[in-house]
Amino acid sequence: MRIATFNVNGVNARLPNLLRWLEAERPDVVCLQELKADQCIVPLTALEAAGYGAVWQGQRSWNGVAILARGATPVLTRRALPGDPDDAQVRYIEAAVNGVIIASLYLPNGNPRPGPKFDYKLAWLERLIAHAAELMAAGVPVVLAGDYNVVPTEANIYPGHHERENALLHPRSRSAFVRLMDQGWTDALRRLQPEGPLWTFWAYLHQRWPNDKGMRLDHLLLSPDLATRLVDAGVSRDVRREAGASDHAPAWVSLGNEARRRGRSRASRASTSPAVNGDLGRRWPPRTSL
DNA sequence: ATGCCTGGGCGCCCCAGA
Repeated sequence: MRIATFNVNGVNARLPNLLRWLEAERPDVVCLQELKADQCIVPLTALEAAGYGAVWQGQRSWNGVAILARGATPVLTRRALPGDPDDAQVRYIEAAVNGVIIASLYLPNGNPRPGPKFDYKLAWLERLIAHAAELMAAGVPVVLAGDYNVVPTEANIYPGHHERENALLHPRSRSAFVRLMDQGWTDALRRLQPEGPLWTFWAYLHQRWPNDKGMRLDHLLLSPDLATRLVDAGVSRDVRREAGASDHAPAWVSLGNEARRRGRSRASRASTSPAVNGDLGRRWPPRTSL
């Protein structure tokens, strides 16, 4: 089961790129963020023609999240993050696919800081921590996937940056992320590639992509039972290279079958020791050089 | 303090993004 997360930065503007990627990589589950489209203008027909069922929560101009499933329709479990009924921003949706709870989340950016936007980010993080604790306590298989707008450590941003005042790097954003992780979630990409660049975002400005000056903002957090099934993970950098690309690239995980009691799964046998120093883009999807 | 780029809308300029 391959699960991907992709901040598309406008689902209608990005539709050709999105469809090309879906056709090329055929992920089983896709979490989308920044639809930037009202509920009624999300291109459901095109997504269905590509073989995907969807649940989504649109919003005019900004935000908006979706979950797609290949050959199935996700079963909606939540269309908002609990904890603030007055929150008008659409940044969370949750659904069950194949017995796994999938969350597609778009954490607030938080800039400029200090100010109300940073306060909103920290409050949203607290609500996420509270809801994640409930999911963890329920003992069900969960993937918390999306654009966290948090660079967890200095190893997750290009060297020599001048972003110290950025809300994405702020100690309070990072400490909240650590408290979330301390519940027992596994950061899938860093589990398989503990060191080295693993960017998922390159700003449109300042030639960031040609210079490979990126940061890691998009994360897939796995509940403990799913972490034991983790076979592979990576970033589809090719998608960022295309004409008309989003400023984010998809990140993805591959989970083996749950039948560990019958021995190693087929997916596990097919993979050669991915635990450390793996070239994460190599096996799936095919990766070419920058 | 601002533009650099990109998408969307109260659209031909502005806001937000990260």
